[in-house]
Amino acid sequence: MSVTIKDIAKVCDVSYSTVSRVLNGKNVRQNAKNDWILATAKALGYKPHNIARQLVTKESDTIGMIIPDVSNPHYSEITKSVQDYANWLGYQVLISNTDWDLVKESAARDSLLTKNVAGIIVMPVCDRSHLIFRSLDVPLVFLGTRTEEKHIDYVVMDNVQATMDATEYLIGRGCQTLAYIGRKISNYSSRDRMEGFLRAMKEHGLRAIVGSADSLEFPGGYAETKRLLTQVPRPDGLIVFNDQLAFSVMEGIISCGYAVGRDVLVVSFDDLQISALPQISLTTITPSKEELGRVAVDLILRRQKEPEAERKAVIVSSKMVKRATG
Amino acid sequence: MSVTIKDIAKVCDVSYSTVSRVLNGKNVRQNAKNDWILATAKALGYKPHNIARQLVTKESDTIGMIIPDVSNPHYSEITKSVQDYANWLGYQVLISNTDWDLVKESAARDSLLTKNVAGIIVMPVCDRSHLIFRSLDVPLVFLGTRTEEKHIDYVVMDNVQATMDATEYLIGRGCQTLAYIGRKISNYSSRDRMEGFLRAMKEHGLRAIVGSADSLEFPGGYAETKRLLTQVPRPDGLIVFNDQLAFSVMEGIISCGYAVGRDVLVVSFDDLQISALPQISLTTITPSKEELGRVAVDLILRRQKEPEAERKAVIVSSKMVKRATG
DNA sequence: GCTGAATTTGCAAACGTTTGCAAATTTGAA
DNA sequence: TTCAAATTTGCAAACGTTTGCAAATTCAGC
Repeated sequence: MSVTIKDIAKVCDVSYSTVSRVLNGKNVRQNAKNDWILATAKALGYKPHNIARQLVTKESDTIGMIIPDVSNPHYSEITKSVQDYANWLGYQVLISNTDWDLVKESAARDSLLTKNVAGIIVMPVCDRSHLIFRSLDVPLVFLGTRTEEKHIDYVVMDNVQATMDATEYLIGRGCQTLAYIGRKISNYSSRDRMEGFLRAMKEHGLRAIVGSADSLEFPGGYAETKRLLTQVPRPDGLIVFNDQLAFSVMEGIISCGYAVGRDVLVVSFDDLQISALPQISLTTITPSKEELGRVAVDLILRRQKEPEAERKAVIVSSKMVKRATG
Repeated sequence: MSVTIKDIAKVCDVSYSTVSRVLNGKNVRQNAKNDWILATAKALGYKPHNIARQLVTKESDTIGMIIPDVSNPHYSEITKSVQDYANWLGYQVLISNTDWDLVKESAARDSLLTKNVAGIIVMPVCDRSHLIFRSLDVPLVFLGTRTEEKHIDYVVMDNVQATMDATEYLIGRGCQTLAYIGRKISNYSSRDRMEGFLRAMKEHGLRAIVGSADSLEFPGGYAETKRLLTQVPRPDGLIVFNDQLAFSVMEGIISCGYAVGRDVLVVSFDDLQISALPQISLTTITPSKEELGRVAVDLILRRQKEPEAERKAVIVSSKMVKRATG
């Protein structure tokens, strides 16, 4: 059996409430008895029983996180930054994968709730995900997607503005014909990016081309890219929904006999670690992932403190990392 | 306040022990009262309070996992497979990152222990990690690294055999001069792979070249590869410790003016998802990650049932995925 | 050494469950 | 309808903590 507070109490011949208080540093003065208790606690190898502790304090030191898929670099990188910051604050992060499935997303929610987490950070499956998190009284943050739901805080980058900037950038680089490649299944981010693209194009009086990929996974944007590149005039610059999709887009460009970064410029979003590899070398736009994670955790903690606080939406700035593709 | 078993008891006018039993299906016969209790539980929106439950049953439905870095695809992919299987069995997985730091690794251990996890799956930082997990009485599994510690189960691939096979393969493809590129910081896996390589070369009476990279991260194997390729005779086949390292090795090959997959063949280990991208297209060796994860979880559960069971070491088979580089 | 204030202490209840025990109820067969 | 066996029920204790309260102790200043 593991050693409890009572064991220490017995050894030191005090009540166990005293041990509890000393261990929690609630006695402000230093006295010999304190030291003795602390010493025997260490000697006996006492480890606080968090479960019992939580039962009475109702405090939780774990934050739930719901993401589509940890094995996808985009999510694992953000997960890492959430974990780093949360751990630094003394919190653990419990991760659930949804595999892009709404049913699993709500199962994840339930499972997290019975763990009585301090709050849940969600990277939602789709535009309807918010329905799953209605009328929950646990602190909730959407990360990377905005939401109309007024009890859910969120943190996102300014997709519209960033894409306008990216469009300007490509125009500045001499592109004449630009296309945006999104994903078929609509989501806020893709729509916002498209909107930014369209807006910038309109301001420049240019005709905007828009395409969409069936899926983000590998052959995803290949066919659509080939289709776009055989049009006249053919696009000489592409803004792609995200890095992952850009991988297959680039493949499409190559298979049409064009050189990425020379005949066709490519800019996308996320700045995955692998996008920096020379073999890929994507020009890509991303907010600071550290900031994203930090803000998300802070929002949880804030709402934990003041559950009735006004809903907070944080827009973090993004920056473009210029590499070979654009 | 959230609804408890007592609330249900009050509504149904039974003792709360009865509610508890009905909810846990301990009453074998179906009667109207059962259904009524179940119904009101649902109506009231009762969610079992896992914390309280665990306090008395001492059962835990969470498995701890300690890995160097979730944002690294190798770890995130294995993490995913552990999670998938664990969730399927009704377990949650609590992940801690060590950032390749022994101190953080032992902090992760402590933090997981106070959460009273059912067991801990460890992908160790280095060869000395086992010291951190000595004399723990929680089920422990090393994943991807063997260990001498006799109370720690482990699951690994057969590194020696797989690398022998890979070496044979490259010889069969006509390579005359082969080199193995490992990492400076020694670990079991790298040593075993090197040993397999050396053994196979010896069997063929060929001279074996061995190099080592400072780090796995990007420029990691670049310099060493250039060094090796300027030797005479220059290697025309490379076996690289892992995919991540292979990325920079390939860069080195290209910068020497050789074509990967034609002038110099490359085989590595892990089969990261991105290694399948056409831009990378690595020939690579890996065990089934699903199997790895499944076995690790099963080992935890087994030892949880019989803590005194004999130590079990599982060797899973691996297969080579042939792509453009070799 | 005395006094009042400040601090520490022990007691007991609480957190939301599960569970052994003995009593009560239901069941099925005669 | 009756009886024994099978099942369900309620009670109370337990799990390892924290915490409000009142009593006891320590402290500082005189």
